[in-house]
Amino acid sequence: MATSKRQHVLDSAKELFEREGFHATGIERILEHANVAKMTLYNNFGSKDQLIVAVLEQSSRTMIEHLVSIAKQSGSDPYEQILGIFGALGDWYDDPTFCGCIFQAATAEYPDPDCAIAQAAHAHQTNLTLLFRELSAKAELRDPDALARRLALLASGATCLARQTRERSPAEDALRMAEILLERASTPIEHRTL
Amino acid sequence: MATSKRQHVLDSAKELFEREGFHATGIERILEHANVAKMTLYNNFGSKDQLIVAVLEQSSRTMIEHLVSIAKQSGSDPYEQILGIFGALGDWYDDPTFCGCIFQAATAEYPDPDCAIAQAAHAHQTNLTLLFRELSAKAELRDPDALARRLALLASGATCLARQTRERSPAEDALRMAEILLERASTPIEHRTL
DNA sequence: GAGCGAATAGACCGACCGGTCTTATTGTTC
DNA sequence: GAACAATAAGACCGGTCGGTCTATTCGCTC
Repeated sequence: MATSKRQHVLDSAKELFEREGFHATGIERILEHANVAKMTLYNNFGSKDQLIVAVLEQSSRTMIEHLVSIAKQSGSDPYEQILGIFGALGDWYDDPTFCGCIFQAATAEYPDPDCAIAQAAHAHQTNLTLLFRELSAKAELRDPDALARRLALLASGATCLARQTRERSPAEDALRMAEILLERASTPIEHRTL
Repeated sequence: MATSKRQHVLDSAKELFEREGFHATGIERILEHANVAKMTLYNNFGSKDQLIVAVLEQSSRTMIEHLVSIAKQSGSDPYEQILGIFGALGDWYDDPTFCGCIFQAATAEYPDPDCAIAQAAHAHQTNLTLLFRELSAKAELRDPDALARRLALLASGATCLARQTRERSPAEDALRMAEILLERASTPIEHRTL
Protein backbone atom coordinates (compact mmCIF):
# COMPACT_ATOMS: atom_id res chain seq x y z
CA MET A 1 0.00 0.00 0.00
CA ALA A 2 2.82 2.38 0.79
CA THR A 3 4.33 2.10 -2.66
CA SER A 4 0.89 2.41 -4.21
CA LYS A 5 0.23 5.70 -2.41
CA ARG A 6 3.62 6.93 -3.45
CA GLN A 7 2.84 6.02 -7.04
CA HIS A 8 -0.50 7.82 -6.92
CA VAL A 9 1.26 10.96 -5.84
CA LEU A 10 3.88 10.62 -8.57
CA ASP A 11 1.27 10.09 -11.28
CA SER A 12 -0.98 12.92 -10.14
CA ALA A 13 1.93 15.28 -9.76
CA LYS A 14 3.21 14.43 -13.21
CA GLU A 15 -0.15 15.04 -14.82
CA LEU A 16 -0.67 18.38 -13.09
CA PHE A 17 2.89 19.56 -13.67
CA GLU A 18 2.53 18.79 -17.36
CA ARG A 19 -0.88 20.40 -17.68
CA GLU A 20 -0.31 23.54 -15.64
CA GLY A 21 3.38 23.89 -14.95
CA PHE A 22 5.50 23.35 -11.86
CA HIS A 23 5.19 26.67 -10.06
CA ALA A 24 1.53 27.00 -10.97
CA THR A 25 0.70 23.64 -9.38
CA GLY A 26 0.32 23.92 -5.63
CA ILE A 27 0.92 21.10 -3.21
CA GLU A 28 -2.74 21.04 -2.19
CA ARG A 29 -3.90 20.54 -5.77
CA ILE A 30 -1.70 17.49 -6.01
CA LEU A 31 -3.09 16.16 -2.74
CA GLU A 32 -6.71 16.42 -3.78
CA HIS A 33 -5.97 15.01 -7.25
CA ALA A 34 -4.16 12.04 -5.71
CA ASN A 35 -6.65 11.69 -2.82
CA VAL A 36 -3.83 11.64 -0.34
CA ALA A 37 -3.00 13.40 2.89
CA LYS A 38 -0.38 16.07 3.11
CA MET A 39 1.84 14.05 5.42
CA THR A 40 1.85 11.14 2.98
CA LEU A 41 3.43 13.40 0.41
CA TYR A 42 5.96 14.87 2.78
CA ASN A 43 6.84 11.53 4.35
CA ASN A 44 7.50 10.07 0.92
CA PHE A 45 9.24 12.94 -0.79
CA GLY A 46 10.35 15.50 1.78
CA SER A 47 9.64 18.62 -0.26
CA LYS A 48 8.04 19.85 -3.45
CA ASP A 49 11.41 20.13 -5.18
CA GLN A 50 12.30 16.54 -4.31
CA LEU A 51 8.88 15.44 -5.55
CA ILE A 52 9.58 17.18 -8.85
CA VAL A 53 12.93 15.39 -9.11
CA ALA A 54 11.24 12.05 -8.42
CA VAL A 55 8.61 12.80 -11.07
CA LEU A 56 11.29 13.63 -13.61
CA GLU A 57 13.32 10.53 -12.82
CA GLN A 58 10.32 8.25 -13.18
CA SER A 59 9.17 10.04 -16.33
CA SER A 60 12.60 9.61 -17.86
CA ARG A 61 12.65 5.87 -17.18
CA THR A 62 9.12 5.49 -18.54
CA MET A 63 9.81 7.49 -21.67
CA ILE A 64 13.05 5.74 -22.51
CA GLU A 65 11.39 2.34 -22.01
CA HIS A 66 8.53 3.48 -24.21
CA LEU A 67 10.89 4.55 -26.97
CA VAL A 68 12.77 1.27 -26.75
CA SER A 69 9.52 -0.66 -27.13
CA ILE A 70 8.54 1.49 -30.11
CA ALA A 71 11.91 0.78 -31.64
CA LYS A 72 11.42 -2.95 -31.19
CA GLN A 73 7.98 -2.76 -32.77
CA SER A 74 9.44 -1.00 -35.79
CA GLY A 75 11.46 -4.00 -36.89
CA SER A 76 14.84 -5.54 -36.31
CA ASP A 77 16.76 -3.10 -38.45
CA PRO A 78 18.08 -0.30 -36.21
CA TYR A 79 17.81 2.03 -39.18
CA GLU A 80 14.07 1.41 -39.26
CA GLN A 81 13.94 1.56 -35.49
CA ILE A 82 15.22 5.13 -35.48
CA LEU A 83 12.66 6.16 -38.06
CA GLY A 84 10.01 4.34 -36.02
CA ILE A 85 10.76 6.59 -33.08
CA PHE A 86 10.35 9.69 -35.19
CA GLY A 87 7.13 8.30 -36.62
CA ALA A 88 5.77 7.97 -33.10
CA LEU A 89 6.34 11.66 -32.43
CA GLY A 90 3.35 12.51 -34.60
CA ASP A 91 1.08 10.25 -32.55
CA TRP A 92 2.31 11.92 -29.41
CA TYR A 93 1.59 15.43 -30.70
CA ASP A 94 -1.83 14.34 -31.95
CA ASP A 95 -2.87 13.20 -28.50
CA PRO A 96 -5.30 15.89 -27.31
CA THR A 97 -3.73 15.72 -23.85
CA PHE A 98 -0.30 16.46 -25.31
CA CYS A 99 1.19 19.47 -23.60
CA GLY A 100 4.86 19.29 -24.42
CA CYS A 101 7.91 17.67 -22.95
CA ILE A 102 8.04 17.78 -19.17
CA PHE A 103 11.84 17.96 -19.24
CA GLN A 104 11.85 21.01 -21.46
CA ALA A 105 9.31 22.58 -19.12
CA ALA A 106 11.42 21.77 -16.07
CA THR A 107 14.50 23.28 -17.68
CA ALA A 108 12.54 26.41 -18.48
CA GLU A 109 11.06 26.83 -15.01
CA TYR A 110 14.25 26.10 -13.07
CA PRO A 111 16.99 28.01 -14.87
CA ASP A 112 19.75 27.37 -12.34
CA PRO A 113 21.69 24.58 -14.06
CA ASP A 114 23.11 23.35 -10.76
CA CYS A 115 19.81 22.69 -9.05
CA ALA A 116 18.66 19.09 -8.75
CA ILE A 117 15.65 19.65 -10.99
CA ALA A 118 17.65 21.04 -13.89
CA GLN A 119 20.14 18.22 -13.50
CA ALA A 120 17.41 15.60 -13.61
CA ALA A 121 16.13 17.12 -16.85
CA HIS A 122 19.66 17.23 -18.22
CA ALA A 123 20.18 13.58 -17.31
CA HIS A 124 17.14 12.62 -19.35
CA GLN A 125 18.50 14.45 -22.36
CA THR A 126 21.77 12.57 -21.98
CA ASN A 127 19.96 9.24 -21.82
CA LEU A 128 17.87 10.07 -24.86
CA THR A 129 20.94 10.94 -26.88
CA LEU A 130 22.58 7.75 -25.66
CA LEU A 131 19.65 5.73 -26.96
CA PHE A 132 20.04 7.30 -30.39
CA ARG A 133 23.75 6.60 -30.20
CA GLU A 134 23.22 2.92 -29.47
CA LEU A 135 20.82 2.54 -32.36
CA SER A 136 23.13 4.44 -34.68
CA ALA A 137 26.06 2.23 -33.73
CA LYS A 138 24.01 -0.93 -34.21
CA ALA A 139 22.98 0.29 -37.64
CA GLU A 140 26.66 0.78 -38.42
CA LEU A 141 26.11 4.38 -39.40
CA ARG A 142 28.93 6.82 -39.82
CA ASP A 143 29.88 9.08 -36.89
CA PRO A 144 27.23 7.77 -34.48
CA ASP A 145 28.02 10.46 -31.89
CA ALA A 146 27.26 13.38 -34.17
CA LEU A 147 24.30 11.53 -35.63
CA ALA A 148 22.83 10.89 -32.20
CA ARG A 149 23.24 14.54 -31.21
CA ARG A 150 21.49 15.64 -34.37
CA LEU A 151 18.65 13.18 -34.03
CA ALA A 152 18.14 14.38 -30.47
CA LEU A 153 18.14 17.96 -31.73
CA LEU A 154 15.45 17.10 -34.26
CA ALA A 155 13.29 15.43 -31.64
CA SER A 156 13.67 18.32 -29.21
CA GLY A 157 12.95 20.91 -31.85
CA ALA A 158 9.88 19.11 -33.10
CA THR A 159 8.47 18.69 -29.60
CA CYS A 160 9.18 22.29 -28.73
CA LEU A 161 7.48 23.53 -31.89
CA ALA A 162 4.56 21.15 -31.58
CA ARG A 163 3.78 22.59 -28.20
CA GLN A 164 4.02 26.18 -29.38
CA THR A 165 2.10 25.78 -32.60
CA ARG A 166 -0.28 22.92 -31.77
CA GLU A 167 0.42 21.38 -35.13
CA ARG A 168 1.69 17.96 -36.10
CA SER A 169 3.81 19.15 -39.00
CA PRO A 170 6.95 19.33 -36.83
CA ALA A 171 6.76 15.55 -36.51
CA GLU A 172 6.73 15.08 -40.24
CA ASP A 173 9.49 17.61 -40.76
CA ALA A 174 11.67 15.96 -38.14
CA LEU A 175 11.01 12.53 -39.64
CA ARG A 176 11.99 13.77 -43.08
CA MET A 177 15.18 15.34 -41.80
CA ALA A 178 16.01 12.21 -39.82
CA GLU A 179 15.61 10.19 -43.02
CA ILE A 180 18.00 12.49 -44.78
CA LEU A 181 20.56 12.22 -41.99
CA LEU A 182 20.32 8.42 -41.94
CA GLU A 183 20.58 8.16 -45.70
CA ARG A 184 23.69 10.26 -45.70
CA ALA A 185 25.22 8.40 -42.76
CA SER A 186 24.71 5.05 -44.49
CA THR A 187 26.02 6.05 -47.91
CA PRO A 188 29.73 5.92 -48.64
CA ILE A 189 30.97 9.47 -49.01
CA GLU A 190 32.31 8.91 -52.53
CA HIS A 191 28.84 7.83 -53.67
CA ARG A 192 27.27 11.03 -52.43
CA THR A 193 26.88 14.04 -54.68
CA LEU A 194 25.57 16.28 -51.95
CA MET B 1 10.57 60.45 -19.09
CA ALA B 2 7.44 58.32 -19.09
CA THR B 3 8.64 56.18 -21.95
CA SER B 4 12.07 55.92 -20.39
CA LYS B 5 10.61 54.61 -17.13
CA ARG B 6 8.47 52.21 -19.07
CA GLN B 7 11.52 51.01 -20.93
CA HIS B 8 13.46 50.50 -17.71
CA VAL B 9 10.69 48.27 -16.43
CA LEU B 10 10.55 46.31 -19.68
CA ASP B 11 14.31 45.77 -19.72
CA SER B 12 14.55 44.79 -16.06
CA ALA B 13 11.58 42.48 -16.32
CA LYS B 14 13.01 40.78 -19.39
CA GLU B 15 16.35 40.19 -17.72
CA LEU B 16 14.81 38.76 -14.56
CA PHE B 17 12.27 36.65 -16.41
CA GLU B 18 15.04 35.16 -18.51
CA ARG B 19 17.35 34.55 -15.58
CA GLU B 20 14.87 33.19 -13.06
CA GLY B 21 11.62 32.44 -14.82
CA PHE B 22 8.26 34.17 -14.90
CA HIS B 23 6.53 32.74 -11.84
CA ALA B 24 9.73 32.84 -9.81
CA THR B 25 10.17 36.57 -10.45
CA GLY B 26 8.03 38.67 -8.14
CA ILE B 27 6.78 42.13 -8.94
CA GLU B 28 8.84 43.67 -6.15
CA ARG B 29 12.06 42.21 -7.54
CA ILE B 30 11.35 43.89 -10.85
CA LEU B 31 10.65 47.18 -9.09
CA GLU B 32 13.91 47.24 -7.16
CA HIS B 33 15.89 46.12 -10.22
CA ALA B 34 14.34 48.88 -12.31
CA ASN B 35 14.44 51.44 -9.48
CA VAL B 36 10.83 52.25 -10.04
CA ALA B 37 7.73 52.61 -7.90
CA LYS B 38 4.98 50.04 -7.89
CA MET B 39 2.42 52.42 -9.30
CA THR B 40 4.67 53.21 -12.24
CA LEU B 41 4.57 49.58 -13.21
CA TYR B 42 0.82 49.23 -12.74
CA ASN B 43 0.03 52.51 -14.47
CA ASN B 44 2.07 51.46 -17.47
CA PHE B 45 1.14 47.80 -17.75
CA GLY B 46 -1.91 47.08 -15.62
CA SER B 47 -0.88 43.64 -14.40
CA LYS B 48 1.98 41.21 -14.27
CA ASP B 49 0.51 39.17 -17.12
CA GLN B 50 0.21 42.22 -19.35
CA LEU B 51 3.77 43.16 -18.47
CA ILE B 52 4.89 39.71 -19.57
CA VAL B 53 3.02 40.11 -22.85
CA ALA B 54 4.67 43.50 -23.40
CA VAL B 55 8.09 42.01 -22.66
CA LEU B 56 7.49 39.22 -25.15
CA GLU B 57 6.25 41.58 -27.84
CA GLN B 58 9.26 43.86 -27.47
CA SER B 59 11.64 40.89 -27.32
CA SER B 60 10.16 39.49 -30.50
CA ARG B 61 10.61 42.76 -32.37
CA THR B 62 14.17 43.11 -31.09
CA MET B 63 15.13 39.55 -31.95
CA ILE B 64 13.66 39.63 -35.45
CA GLU B 65 15.40 42.93 -36.13
CA HIS B 66 18.63 41.47 -34.81
CA LEU B 67 18.33 38.44 -37.08
CA VAL B 68 17.60 40.64 -40.06
CA SER B 69 20.73 42.68 -39.37
CA ILE B 70 22.79 39.50 -39.01
CA ALA B 71 21.42 38.33 -42.32
CA LYS B 72 22.40 41.59 -43.99
CA GLN B 73 25.91 41.35 -42.53
CA SER B 74 26.26 37.86 -43.98
CA GLY B 75 26.20 39.02 -47.57
CA SER B 76 23.70 39.75 -50.28
CA ASP B 77 23.01 36.12 -51.15
CA PRO B 78 19.95 34.96 -49.18
CA TYR B 79 21.46 31.48 -49.16
CA GLU B 80 24.43 32.83 -47.22
CA GLN B 81 22.12 34.97 -45.11
CA ILE B 82 20.31 31.91 -43.81
CA LEU B 83 23.57 30.23 -42.92
CA GLY B 84 24.70 33.47 -41.30
CA ILE B 85 21.75 33.30 -38.93
CA PHE B 86 22.62 29.76 -37.92
CA GLY B 87 26.23 30.76 -37.46
CA ALA B 88 25.12 33.44 -35.02
CA LEU B 89 23.38 30.86 -32.84
CA GLY B 90 26.73 29.65 -31.56
CA ASP B 91 27.69 33.14 -30.45
CA TRP B 92 24.41 33.41 -28.61
CA TYR B 93 24.90 30.14 -26.76
CA ASP B 94 28.47 31.07 -25.89
CA ASP B 95 27.36 34.23 -24.14
CA PRO B 96 27.77 33.45 -20.43
CA THR B 97 24.48 35.22 -19.75
CA PHE B 98 22.65 32.96 -22.20
CA CYS B 99 19.76 31.29 -20.49
CA GLY B 100 17.60 30.04 -23.31
CA CYS B 101 14.82 31.42 -25.43
CA ILE B 102 12.34 33.55 -23.51
CA PHE B 103 9.53 32.44 -25.82
CA GLN B 104 10.16 28.77 -25.17
CA ALA B 105 10.18 29.55 -21.46
CA ALA B 106 6.92 31.46 -21.69
CA THR B 107 5.26 28.62 -23.57
CA ALA B 108 6.45 26.20 -20.90
CA GLU B 109 5.27 28.27 -17.96
CA TYR B 110 1.88 29.21 -19.42
CA PRO B 111 0.50 26.01 -20.93
CA ASP B 112 -2.96 27.33 -21.75
CA PRO B 113 -2.64 27.99 -25.49
CA ASP B 114 -5.46 30.56 -25.41
CA CYS B 115 -3.92 32.87 -22.85
CA ALA B 116 -2.35 36.09 -24.09
CA ILE B 117 1.13 35.07 -23.01
CA ALA B 118 1.13 31.81 -24.95
CA GLN B 119 -0.26 33.61 -27.96
CA ALA B 120 2.47 36.21 -27.84
CA ALA B 121 5.07 33.44 -27.79
CA HIS B 122 3.28 31.70 -30.64
CA ALA B 123 3.22 34.92 -32.65
CA HIS B 124 6.98 35.19 -32.35
CA GLN B 125 7.41 31.67 -33.67
CA THR B 126 5.20 32.56 -36.61
CA ASN B 127 7.27 35.66 -37.38
CA LEU B 128 10.51 33.73 -37.13
CA THR B 129 9.28 31.11 -39.57
CA LEU B 130 8.06 33.90 -41.84
CA LEU B 131 11.55 35.41 -41.87
CA PHE B 132 13.02 32.08 -42.96
CA ARG B 133 10.31 31.82 -45.59
CA GLU B 134 11.15 35.22 -47.03
CA LEU B 135 14.84 34.40 -47.25
CA SER B 136 14.10 30.98 -48.76
CA ALA B 137 11.87 32.53 -51.38
CA LYS B 138 14.45 35.19 -52.22
CA ALA B 139 17.07 32.45 -52.64
CA GLU B 140 14.68 30.74 -55.06
CA LEU B 141 14.85 27.52 -53.09
CA ARG B 142 12.41 24.70 -53.63
CA ASP B 143 9.32 24.48 -51.38
CA PRO B 144 10.12 27.53 -49.25
CA ASP B 145 7.26 26.81 -46.84
CA ALA B 146 8.54 23.41 -45.81
CA LEU B 147 12.10 24.69 -45.81
CA ALA B 148 11.20 27.57 -43.51
CA ARG B 149 9.39 25.24 -41.10
CA ARG B 150 12.39 22.95 -40.98
CA LEU B 151 14.88 25.74 -40.47
CA ALA B 152 12.74 27.02 -37.62
CA LEU B 153 12.67 23.54 -36.16
CA LEU B 154 16.44 23.36 -36.28
CA ALA B 155 16.82 26.72 -34.58
CA SER B 156 14.31 25.83 -31.86
CA GLY B 157 15.85 22.45 -31.24
CA ALA B 158 19.36 23.85 -31.02
CA THR B 159 18.32 26.58 -28.59
CA CYS B 160 16.38 24.14 -26.47
CA LEU B 161 19.31 21.74 -26.29
CA ALA B 162 21.86 24.47 -25.71
CA ARG B 163 19.96 25.56 -22.65
CA GLN B 164 19.64 22.04 -21.28
CA THR B 165 23.20 20.91 -21.97
CA ARG B 166 25.11 24.21 -21.73
CA GLU B 167 27.08 23.22 -24.81
CA ARG B 168 27.58 24.98 -28.10
CA SER B 169 27.54 21.83 -30.22
CA PRO B 170 23.80 22.20 -30.97
CA ALA B 171 24.66 25.35 -32.90
CA GLU B 172 27.13 23.51 -35.08
CA ASP B 173 24.79 20.58 -35.58
CA ALA B 174 21.95 22.87 -36.57
CA LEU B 175 24.21 24.78 -38.94
CA ARG B 176 25.34 21.57 -40.60
CA MET B 177 21.78 20.33 -41.02
CA ALA B 178 20.70 23.71 -42.37
CA GLU B 179 23.48 23.47 -44.94
CA ILE B 180 22.25 20.06 -45.99
CA LEU B 181 18.67 21.30 -46.31
CA LEU B 182 19.75 24.30 -48.36
CA GLU B 183 21.96 22.23 -50.63
CA ARG B 184 19.13 19.84 -51.33
CA ALA B 185 16.64 22.65 -51.88
CA SER B 186 18.90 24.33 -54.41
CA THR B 187 19.80 21.19 -56.40
CA PRO B 188 17.48 19.98 -59.17
CA ILE B 189 15.90 16.75 -58.03
CA GLU B 190 17.22 14.78 -61.01
CA HIS B 191 20.77 15.73 -60.08
CA ARG B 192 20.39 14.37 -56.58
CA THR B 193 21.27 10.82 -55.72
CA LEU B 194 20.10 11.05 -52.14
C1' DG C 1 -7.45 -8.31 20.50
C1' DA C 2 -3.01 -5.82 21.36
C1' DG C 3 0.40 -3.22 19.26
C1' DC C 4 2.20 -0.38 15.75
C1' DG C 5 3.46 1.92 11.59
C1' DA C 6 1.07 4.24 7.90
C1' DA C 7 -2.34 7.29 6.45
C1' DT C 8 -5.96 10.71 7.40
C1' DA C 9 -7.97 15.45 8.07
C1' DG C 10 -7.16 19.72 8.91
C1' DA C 11 -5.58 23.52 11.93
C1' DC C 12 -1.82 26.31 11.84
C1' DC C 13 2.57 28.90 10.62
C1' DG C 14 5.44 32.63 8.57
C1' DA C 15 6.46 34.20 4.15
C1' DC C 16 5.39 35.91 0.02
C1' DC C 17 2.30 36.75 -3.79
C1' DG C 18 -0.16 40.26 -7.03
C1' DG C 19 -2.57 44.22 -6.56
C1' DT C 20 -4.72 48.68 -4.35
C1' DC C 21 -4.52 52.86 -2.03
C1' DT C 22 -2.75 57.00 0.19
C1' DT C 23 0.36 60.72 0.81
C1' DA C 24 4.09 63.35 -0.50
C1' DT C 25 7.34 64.82 -3.87
C1' DT C 26 8.86 65.72 -8.09
C1' DG C 27 9.26 67.95 -13.00
C1' DT C 28 7.02 70.33 -16.62
C1' DT C 29 4.09 73.62 -18.77
C1' DC C 30 1.39 77.66 -18.80
C1' DG D 1 4.07 80.73 -8.98
C1' DA D 2 -0.11 77.79 -10.15
C1' DA D 3 -1.64 73.63 -11.88
C1' DC D 4 -1.14 69.09 -13.13
C1' DA D 5 0.40 64.62 -14.35
C1' DA D 6 3.92 61.35 -13.31
C1' DT D 7 6.52 59.18 -9.84
C1' DA D 8 8.05 57.84 -5.22
C1' DA D 9 7.65 55.30 -0.96
C1' DG D 10 5.43 52.22 1.47
C1' DA D 11 1.43 50.72 4.27
C1' DC D 12 -1.99 47.61 3.46
C1' DC D 13 -5.18 43.86 1.58
C1' DG D 14 -6.88 39.05 0.87
C1' DG D 15 -5.16 35.02 -0.82
C1' DT D 16 -1.99 31.42 -1.52
C1' DC D 17 2.29 29.32 -0.98
C1' DG D 18 5.32 25.37 1.01
C1' DG D 19 5.77 23.20 5.11
C1' DT D 20 4.88 21.62 10.21
C1' DC D 21 2.25 19.66 13.78
C1' DT D 22 -1.37 17.20 16.23
C1' DA D 23 -4.94 14.11 17.02
C1' DT D 24 -7.32 10.40 15.10
C1' DT D 25 -8.18 6.32 12.43
C1' DC D 26 -6.95 2.56 9.54
C1' DG D 27 -4.81 -1.91 8.32
C1' DC D 28 -1.66 -5.24 9.13
C1' DT D 29 0.97 -8.59 12.02
C1' DC D 30 1.78 -11.22 16.08
